[in-house]
Amino acid sequence: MAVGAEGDLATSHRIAAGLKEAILTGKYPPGTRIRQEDIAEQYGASRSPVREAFRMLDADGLLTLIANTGAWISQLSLAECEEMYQIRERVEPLLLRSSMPKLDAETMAKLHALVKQLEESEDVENFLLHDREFHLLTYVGASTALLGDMVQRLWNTTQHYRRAYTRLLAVDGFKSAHYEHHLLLSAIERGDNEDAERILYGHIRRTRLELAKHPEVFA
Amino acid sequence: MAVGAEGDLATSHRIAAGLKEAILTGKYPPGTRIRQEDIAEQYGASRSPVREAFRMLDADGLLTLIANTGAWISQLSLAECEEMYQIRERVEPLLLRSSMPKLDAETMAKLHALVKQLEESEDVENFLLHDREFHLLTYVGASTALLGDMVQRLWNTTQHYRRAYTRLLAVDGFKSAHYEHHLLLSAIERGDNEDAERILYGHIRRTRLELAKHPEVFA
DNA sequence: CCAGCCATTATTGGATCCAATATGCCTATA
DNA sequence: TATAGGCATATTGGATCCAATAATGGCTGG
Repeated sequence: MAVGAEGDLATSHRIAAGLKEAILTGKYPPGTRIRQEDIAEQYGASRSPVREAFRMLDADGLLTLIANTGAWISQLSLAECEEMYQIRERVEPLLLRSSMPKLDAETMAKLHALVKQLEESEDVENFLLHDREFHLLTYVGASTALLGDMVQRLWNTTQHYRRAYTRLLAVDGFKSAHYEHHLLLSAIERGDNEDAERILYGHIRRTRLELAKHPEVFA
Repeated sequence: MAVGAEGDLATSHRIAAGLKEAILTGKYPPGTRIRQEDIAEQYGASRSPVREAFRMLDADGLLTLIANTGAWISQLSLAECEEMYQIRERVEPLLLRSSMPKLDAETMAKLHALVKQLEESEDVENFLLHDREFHLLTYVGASTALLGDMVQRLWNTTQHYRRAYTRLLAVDGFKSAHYEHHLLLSAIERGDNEDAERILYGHIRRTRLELAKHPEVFA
């Protein structure tokens, strides 16, 4: 009731979505404590739906809840972040393989446009946004919803560190990524499963190794 | 307060643990609807902690929540179950690799004992229990908690179908599994990463293909 | 001056009550 | 007779209140 804005009908979901957005855009850095009452007040609701929302975000790995103590924005160590990337290396090629055959012409056009936008993007926030959009778009053909959700969670939990790392790199530090995107898109277009999988694996792996060179990104 | 039994101090966690146990042991088959009030009464609590518990189990993939409607024991289609297995094929070898070097003598002894127990086990429930124990024990060396949790979730969500499928097989249908367990253990003992990974991959993959031959297991 | 203990306070967890939504049945009508 | 609409009921979602727990700061004694 009195939802006001968009009209999603569930307070707890609305709060969860809002917080998720705030976390992913970097409004709350990892390690930040979040109090139930603050959020409740902020969304004009009581603490009940806030607690539900906290649990949802906990499930997504974005919040870390400690019983009787509080909620913090999840924080990854370098080792944990590398772990997430290693999982991505193994799992995303699988997702790509099931998605590739079902990507239609319209999607392919959009993917090409995104690669171009990526090359032209000057600021970090744009790069992050479009990079994410590009990769997730290569997965839309997949009918494997569970795997898709898992991959999205992996992206979400590592988002903050990807941003911090990207900030460190100069814009011309993205060259390898651009090349890899081109190669990936080409392999997809040719329908070459094996090649696409290998390129994607290498893309994620290279990023992991680069990231590991910047431990200062982590707490 | 008045926790009575073991004395974990948090009603919601206690309820979640209890429900989880009940689901994994097959007390509630997939598709069963669960009402908040029933559970609340059953645990002598109010609906608030039950709702929290539901969210936790939702996060584990054991419950499926639909807003304003209710909670059901999660159900997988054959395709979704195969999806989970394919993820396992790719992810568990990774976990094994990080665990292998850190398995001590005591653990190895226990693993040997479990393989033996598995070969001797006559009833399905015992087989399931020890098979799970065996594989998860090969992972205890891993310091990668996030990956470990993920794998455990994968086991949990497919538990019911593993049980149903295992029931169909005669006890002598486990031969391949036994052989694979022996081979896996041997590779671990030799410290042969590559071999261990490949055997484990094949073990999971074979099970997936076997499972796919029994679509009657699914709703 | 520092360490340890105790009380106070801020914050989360749980219970109860009320509101909103969905489901099923029943009736009226084409 | 079949179908659409609306009403009654069961169930979930949210708000408010109270209890329990953990962190904080001050106090006291060594």
